[in-house]
Amino acid sequence: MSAFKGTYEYSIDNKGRINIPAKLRKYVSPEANDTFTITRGFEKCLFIYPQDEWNRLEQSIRALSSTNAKHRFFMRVLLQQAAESQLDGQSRITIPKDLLQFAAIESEVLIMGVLEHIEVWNPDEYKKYLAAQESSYEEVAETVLQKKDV
Amino acid sequence: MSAFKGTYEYSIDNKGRINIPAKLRKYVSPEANDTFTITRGFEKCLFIYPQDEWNRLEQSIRALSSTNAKHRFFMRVLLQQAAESQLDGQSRITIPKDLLQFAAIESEVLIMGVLEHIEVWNPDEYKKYLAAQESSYEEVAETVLQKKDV
DNA sequence: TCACAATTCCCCACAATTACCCACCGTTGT
DNA sequence: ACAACGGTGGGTAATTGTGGGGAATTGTGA
Repeated sequence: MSAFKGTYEYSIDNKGRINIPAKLRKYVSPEANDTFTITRGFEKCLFIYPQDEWNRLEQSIRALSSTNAKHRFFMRVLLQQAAESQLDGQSRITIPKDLLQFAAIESEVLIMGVLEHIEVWNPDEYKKYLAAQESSYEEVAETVLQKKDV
Repeated sequence: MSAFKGTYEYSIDNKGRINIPAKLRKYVSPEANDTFTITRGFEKCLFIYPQDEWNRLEQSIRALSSTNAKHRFFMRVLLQQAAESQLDGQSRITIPKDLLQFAAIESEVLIMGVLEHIEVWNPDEYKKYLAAQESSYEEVAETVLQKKDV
């Protein structure tokens, strides 16, 4: 299982390609076949899964009931924004325009490893996210800690 | 097994033909023989199955009880609206007029891959569908993912 | 039975996008 | 100092999406 970590500030070129940092690539399993699936993340960012990790995720989606309307909705939103992309000769992947738009990504990106997936953020959006979280820090901490005790 | 994913905004020409996106075609098994079955989907959209997947579905339909009125109704709606169509030289299939009417499709369509089938929506109808969803993506995801752990 | 109209199918052509390739630095490590 | 690697940019050829023309097929009415 991959275990990505670290933050990297990279640029995205005008063809919508971003480089997967070498340090993250090292942790991609060979089973992934240099293939990644990009999809909408929680918050305003993108998730990138190596193929093997994505397959694992897909398995759990398949297990969902297609007669349950909520499950159907979840499947649709998750899958319909998903795009597969393979590394080019320079270890880059191309991100579809609609996903770039969703995450408000222009020329600079933050790429972070978060265990089994990689996140891509617009640096400004990430700052906003941090700021928003900070203001509710105590509140969240309280909830989390309470939950932890249960 | 096919695993379609992604959303594509395509146009339908005045002959009722839509292109199957290249990225989706990649996942159609060769057993499908470039043949697809189109039928009414859940919600206001069309489902397109590659032939091999359709055959699988037909097997499960055969298993349904023909003495159960609801099952009978389901079989009728599914089968009577079903149309087989083969890709033309440009990788397009022709959709029958009554199905286009059912899904309120005019000139623009959203084509999306949802695991084993492809869905075709009128973009406006899809927006309505999303809006009608009372709970948010994150909310549903939480429920779904919790269930996954069980 | 035949002729005509309408529809369907198969082919060709163009424009836009994408994928693949090569080239250029800056940095790192030896 | 030099070689190797990693990140960035761009050009070209192939693929993809879209539109339309003409032949074959179907259906209808005389």
